[in-house]
Amino acid sequence: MPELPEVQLAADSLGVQIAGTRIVRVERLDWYRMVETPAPDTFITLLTGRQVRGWGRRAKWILIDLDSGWTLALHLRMSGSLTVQPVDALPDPHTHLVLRLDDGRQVFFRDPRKFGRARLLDADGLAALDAAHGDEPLSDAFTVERLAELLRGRKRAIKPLLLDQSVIAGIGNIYADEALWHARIHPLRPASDLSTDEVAALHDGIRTALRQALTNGGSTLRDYRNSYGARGTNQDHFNAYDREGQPCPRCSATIIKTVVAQRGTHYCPACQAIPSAATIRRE
DNA sequence: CATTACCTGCAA
DNA sequence: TTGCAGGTAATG
Repeated sequence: MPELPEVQLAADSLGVQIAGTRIVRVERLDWYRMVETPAPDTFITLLTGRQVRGWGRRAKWILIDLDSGWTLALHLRMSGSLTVQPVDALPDPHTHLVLRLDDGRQVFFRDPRKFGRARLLDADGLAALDAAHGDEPLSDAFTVERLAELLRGRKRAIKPLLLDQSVIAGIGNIYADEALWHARIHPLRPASDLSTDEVAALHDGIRTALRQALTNGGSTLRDYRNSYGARGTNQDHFNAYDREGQPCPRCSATIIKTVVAQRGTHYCPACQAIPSAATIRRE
């Protein structure tokens, strides 16, 4: 499911609903691999009785600030979802973590594929998580110049670079394809080959793709829901992603699908063509 | 850099 | 039955 827009929307819709409540019980933890740190029994002990002070997002992690000074960090990976449920709701077999709140409501962490993860972090753990990730693409600090700096000297193909969370945080397979479509850049172009204009276009493409998704409530391919259980509609506005065989909205050429960096990759072979050697030399 | 693993469900 | 899926970590 979740890339930056979906994680942001999931965090906000969850945070708004549970801020100020107290977690009175940790229920239904039936998939221990979900808890990465600390050990599951300690995780439950440290979480029980804690009040929710606030929330945030870093990269694709949802962060829940607790009154103990610790942070509950949740990662939805491919198929995870977080929803706030009424007192009497019953978790289905794919729900592997339930937080019972002091007003009786429940937070369900549902994840059919069991890739989702939970961590309980102290200040040092949170700092380490932060340090492991790169720039936030919607932050003020992420300027065109900053992106140029990040690309400089990297011969890696641009798409896998966009997917590297330690370089830029929060972009996944959907928005990498969409950002490159906006910028008219072929996914296999070496990052350091991009011209100044192309870097500026990519910067704009990244932000445009992410902001459009936020506006549309995120993209729901299958599992994504915000914490009210609502689907996003941005999947109805894709330009390249998941549009193999359909016309490019810009030039009407047929969108093709290939594999780049082991990921399905969609792009327009006409307006995202690799420039000829002569063109490159001119830049 | 490529491959495999982690999991399940669903479409081809 | 096979292959593929929004992610990431661990291997050659």
